[in-house]
Formats: sequence, structure tokens, C-alpha cells
Amino acid sequence: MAQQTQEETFKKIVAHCKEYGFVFPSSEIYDGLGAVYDYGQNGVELKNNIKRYWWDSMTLLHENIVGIDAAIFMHPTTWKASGHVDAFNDPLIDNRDSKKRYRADVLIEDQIAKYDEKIEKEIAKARKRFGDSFDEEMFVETNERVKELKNKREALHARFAKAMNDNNLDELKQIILDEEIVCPISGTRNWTDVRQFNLMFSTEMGSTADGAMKIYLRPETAQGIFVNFLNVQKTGRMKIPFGIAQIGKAFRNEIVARQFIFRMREFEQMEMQFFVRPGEELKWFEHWKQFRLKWHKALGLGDEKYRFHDHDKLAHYANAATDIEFLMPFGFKEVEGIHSRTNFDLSSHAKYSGKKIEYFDPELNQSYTPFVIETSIGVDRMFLSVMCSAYEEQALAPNGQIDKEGSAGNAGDTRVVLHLPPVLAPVKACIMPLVKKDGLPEKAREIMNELKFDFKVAYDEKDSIGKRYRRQDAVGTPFCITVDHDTEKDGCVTVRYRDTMLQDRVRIEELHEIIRKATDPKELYRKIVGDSLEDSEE
RNA sequence: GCGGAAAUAGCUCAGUUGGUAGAGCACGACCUUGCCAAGGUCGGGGUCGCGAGUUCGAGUCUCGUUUUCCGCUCCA
Repeated sequence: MAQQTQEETFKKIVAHCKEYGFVFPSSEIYDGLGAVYDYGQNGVELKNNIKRYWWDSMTLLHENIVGIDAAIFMHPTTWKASGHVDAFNDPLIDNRDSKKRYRADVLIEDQIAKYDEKIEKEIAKARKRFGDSFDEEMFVETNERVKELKNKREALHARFAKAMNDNNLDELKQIILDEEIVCPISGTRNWTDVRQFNLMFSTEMGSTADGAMKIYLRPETAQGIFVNFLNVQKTGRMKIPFGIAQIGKAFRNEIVARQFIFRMREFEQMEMQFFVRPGEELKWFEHWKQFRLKWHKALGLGDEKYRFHDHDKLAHYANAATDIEFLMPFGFKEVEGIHSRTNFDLSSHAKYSGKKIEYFDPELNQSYTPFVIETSIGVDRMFLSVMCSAYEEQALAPNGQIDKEGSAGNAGDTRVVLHLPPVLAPVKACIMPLVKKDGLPEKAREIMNELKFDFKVAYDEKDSIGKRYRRQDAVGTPFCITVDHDTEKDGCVTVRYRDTMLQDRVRIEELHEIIRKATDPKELYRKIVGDSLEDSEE
């Protein structure tokens, strides 16, 4: 369609998701619940197909990857060990004049950096003054101004570290006041109190009367894998390198959750933690980066829509990290993260639990704490990327065919079509009688009843044939199969293709293979492992 | 959480200075047509997001509230 902004396109996709039963706002009859969504009759099929594509590509294609399904509730100490209790607590402060919100710790860290800048400036000034004879070490030790700045910096740093360690919010505010830190926007010091925002949801387990335990809804699925490392390794007789895969819900109490299902408070992750020898983690990091990208590209949404985004600033557990980003209507956005998590998690769980979590490597004849490469993809983000790339408002020429020139936009009609990869399409085929009489509906149902054992198929006899084609286009059904008056005589039906709108006359017996060939994930798996996993192992 | 905008049928919207809630599409039944969305007849569906207030009377005016979108802010 002619010119419309990306923003308008995105709104249309959101509306389309609701109108055609893909995604509904949660509890909509009660005005909805912020940033929580339900998947509808078509959405759940698409989502399940995405999950199956991922799960099988992990657990079927790799003999050394097995799955688990850990509970959402976990022992509270899990989140101390993982660092979430500390790291997911952000102390936030608002400036009343500019109405801007900041992280209190970041404001103070910036202030510390300002002292460093001032010291650098003094040094630079002196260097200019003294020229070649300048002795920086001597200068720093003797200059009164620099000494004063250094002392202030150290005092602030110590005070700040203590406040953070004690989780003392009042003290953080006092530091901001004492240091006379101003809002970069308004330039004022009209601050609110510092408040803690915990990004983890909590609830209580056990009777509330006596000593109920505060437990969290997991903010990531990964920890369920780490705490089960020994269970799986021992009972499955797994040998390093090996992986554990999991699909499950996670919960984050986002301060601001927006952009439809891109950032939700309840979301689903597909994660695989791959355990390797210490020192080999970066090699495997590279391996999984390439494998994961190949997995995405095999769907055919367009190679140019993906890119890696390497992290400059690494999380506390990582020594390498990258995102696979996908081009959404609102820009390149993270769909999957690949992290080299070192041995942080397993070591930390060993420390907090007091259990030895190690692996005896028979080849090296020694024990060690394995290093971990994580691949973590958001199911909902993947869903959104598929919907966004599939959605098209297509101009049709007056003859009803696709307007390749794009010139007949005014004269012709339009259709909304979802170019979903057939593997992921919620409905694989719709069987329809050309007319609702002369025994055609019966014949159509007969064909459907044979296909339904292997494929998700639909039946439609309402309205004109063209209208029915459009309805299927809108939900991304790759094949429409039409029974007409000749079918009984020649045993053939018309297959109409979603993307080209072209038709073929085929024998009824061929239908199964036509649909299978297009929708069987096996065809994609072959593409992914075509150039073999072993290549990158040595 | 702050600021701005919006909310009327499943969808897209109209609704005049405050005076009995409308259209198209969609949906259901029947008839008609039959390979790319538009035929006919009949029918179902809305306490106008929610709650107060002003008024004889509120979809319309005022306040509050919820949700969504946009911009800040945050993001393992």
C-alpha cells in the first residue's frame, strides 16, 4: 500500500492480531490488565508451532541436548545466588520539576565520574604548563587541588558503596542532596525520596498465620536449569559438552511495559544452557551465535532483517554477550540473547547451597565447574517478529491478480495477507466446496476428514469463494483446496496458493504430500544442520 | 511513575448550541450467484470504558478513575 508510517503499520498489525484471534488484551472485559496479553485461537497455534520448531531443533537435532520443565516457584535462595535479589532492585528517584526519573545509583556514579574528570583536567592543565618535564605521578601526589579532589572522590565512593550495600535509600538521597547533584534537564535539586522498585513478583507460600515464606515468580527460566544441573547430568549420564533446554513462563514487574507483546510482565522464554569446559566457552559462544542465526534465517522472513548486537557493557555473570536483533516496525529489537555466562551461576549455587556442583571430566581426568553458554529467546518477541514480517497489505490488479507493477493501486483492490512460514501457520489448509449444494460440501468434508489426522485444517462454505480465500489470507493459511463439480468425475481439486494466488489442479491423493512438503519442519532442520555441527567443534 | 492524546455495536467511525443511540462492514437464517471480498429479504447485537457531580434532562459539560497509544524514564 502507498505511504504509511511504520507506526501506522504497527498499529494495524496489533489490530489485526486482535481481529483475527491471534492476541487479545488480558481480562479485556474488565478493562484489561497492563502489559498482559492472551493468545487466541490462531495465536496459540502459531505460538505452539514456534515452540515446537525451537524445541525440536534443540532436542531432536542434538543428541547431547535434553529438555526439562522446571517449576515457576523456586526456593528463595535461588535468587540470592543468581544475583537477582540485588540486581533487580533499582533505587529510583524523581525530579519534581522536570518530571524525569533517574536511577539514584547512576546519578551518584556520574558524580563520582565528574571528580575523575576534574582530576584529569588538572593534570592536563599542569602538563601544558610544565611541558616535557612534567611528572604526572609526582604532580598527583603533591598538588593540593588534586589531593582534595581525590579525597572527596574516595569519601563519596566509600559512602556510596556502603549505602548500596546496606540498601539504605535515605542515605542515597542524602548523598544526592549533600553532593548538590542537579537534574540534567531542569537543573534543580527538587528531588523526591528514593524508592525501591523490585522487578521480581513475589507471593507467599505456606500458611500466612505462621512464618509464610516469601517466594518469587521466576524472572528468568535459566535458574531452573542450573539448580538441576547435577540431576540431569547424573541421571542422563550426560558428558560435557552438553545442553539443557527449557520452555517456560517468566515474570518481570516492568516499570514501563509497552509495545504490545514486545515487553510483557508475563512472558515466555525458550532457553538452552550449554555446559562446556573452562577455556572453551568463547569457541562455543561463537558456535551458538552462528547456529542460532541460521535457525532464524531458515524461516525465510528475510536475512536482511537480522543483525547481531554485541554488548559493550556486560552483565555481572557474563564474559561475552550478543543479541540477535530483528527489524520490527519500531526498529531493530532484541529477539534472542546469547551469553557466555562463565561459571558464575553454578559456582554461586554451589556456594549458597553448600553442595559441590562440579563435573568430573574423564578425558582430562579432573573435576571442574563447567562454563555455560546460554541461548535465550523470547517466544512472544519471536511471535511478534513473525507477525510483523508476515503482514502485508497487497495491491491487486483489476483482474484480481497480484499487482506486481504497483501501478494499479487505485483501480484495483487490496487484500491483507499474512505470509507466515507454512511451518508456523496456524491452519495449514482450508477445504471449501465451490458451492453449498450438489454434494460438494460432503465431498469437501470427506477430504478434510482424511487430512485432519496429520494437519490442522479448516472447512468453510460460507460466502463467495473469493471472500473465503481472503479470510484464509488474513490468517496466513498457505493452501486453499476447492471442490467443484468436476471433482467427483476426475478426482481432482483446485489448490490455490496464498502468496501467489495462483491455482493448480491436482489429484486428491496428492494433497497430503503437497501440504506435508511445505509444512514439515524436517525440511528446515535439514537446512540448519546441513553444514554439520562438527565443523565448528574442532 | 510523569506529561500529552484517545475510549460510542465484533471492526471502522458519525452523533449539531445538552433533548428517545446511528451507518457501513462483520455476524445469524433463508433465497440467489459461483474461482479471488460488494445480490435480495429478515434478524441478533450498545446501560456510549467505569464512578461521581452539574442539570428537568448528559454520549455531549465538570471532576475522579481504568485502559490504550505517543513522548520521557527503565530494561540481564
